[in-house]
Amino acid sequence: MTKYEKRIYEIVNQSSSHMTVEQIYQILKADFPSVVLATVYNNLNKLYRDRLINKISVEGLPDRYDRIVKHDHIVCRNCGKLTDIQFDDLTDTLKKQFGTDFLFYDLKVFYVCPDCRKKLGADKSDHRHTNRMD
Amino acid sequence: MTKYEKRIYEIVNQSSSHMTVEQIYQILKADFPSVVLATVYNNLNKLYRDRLINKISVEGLPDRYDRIVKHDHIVCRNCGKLTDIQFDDLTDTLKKQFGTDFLFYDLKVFYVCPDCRKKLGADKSDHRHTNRMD
DNA sequence: ATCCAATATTAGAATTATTCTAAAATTATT
DNA sequence: AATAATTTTAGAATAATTCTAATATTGGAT
Repeated sequence: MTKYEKRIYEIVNQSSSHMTVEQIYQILKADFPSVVLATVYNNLNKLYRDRLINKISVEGLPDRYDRIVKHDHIVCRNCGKLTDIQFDDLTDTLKKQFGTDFLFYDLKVFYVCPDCRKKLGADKSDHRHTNRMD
Repeated sequence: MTKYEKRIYEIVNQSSSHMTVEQIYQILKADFPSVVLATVYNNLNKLYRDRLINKISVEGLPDRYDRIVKHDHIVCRNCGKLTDIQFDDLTDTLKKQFGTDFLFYDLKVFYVCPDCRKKLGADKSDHRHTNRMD
């Protein structure tokens, strides 16, 4: 592991996780001012390939990186804020249904976070960014 | 509804759905050779905003569009092929857990499709595109 | 320690997906 | 028909990401 890879791994594993490439780049620059964005991409891709970190993709938002811990995510449809949640493990059920070629699953729950609820007021009709109501 | 919007809506609702912007654009050009890519984006965004179609985002793959029907998706981690699946409805459980601000959820199941399984052979160690094993 | 090979980093170009802008065209309204 | 509103167009602009080729660094083997 190179110094960059090591530091990037640390950053992603910090509590204030769920960071974008750009955010990781900014933090890394504090330690290594000469580092280049491509290096961040290279190392994130490598860490991700080697399954040392996770990548979280939400439609309409830039990808974020996460430490490897079994949990799902809840995403505010208004502001995009992403929070870890603990929900029933569906692995066994899915394995039963989809057989041995099942790999893993990705569950994202969409809601309006408390902050946005306040801002939006009692009116629950604002779903500007909502994409799927079924 | 303009002719473009109407036709794009039709295309997305066809059986061979799950199409990318580019694929939709190509089909639309068969009917309207002079149409421009921006028009496809405009209309897809409009249809999506108005919730007449769904958008499917999978990490590493271009967005695809889908008709509005309640179902989840299973995605081959090797070739990206996307197929509709019917899985237990989690809405009630999620509502109970996350309250009235719950909007909807997104469940994607990742696996190796039969075609890729054949190609990859009995060796189940190839997970080139796998991103999350937890 | 020195040389070599392998790997990583850099800078910048290239690509891809998408949005934006302002003008032109189309459609709807009075 | 005149006006207003909306849509389309062309192309520029942006954002995210990958690629390329040169350079630098690192880790063995001698």
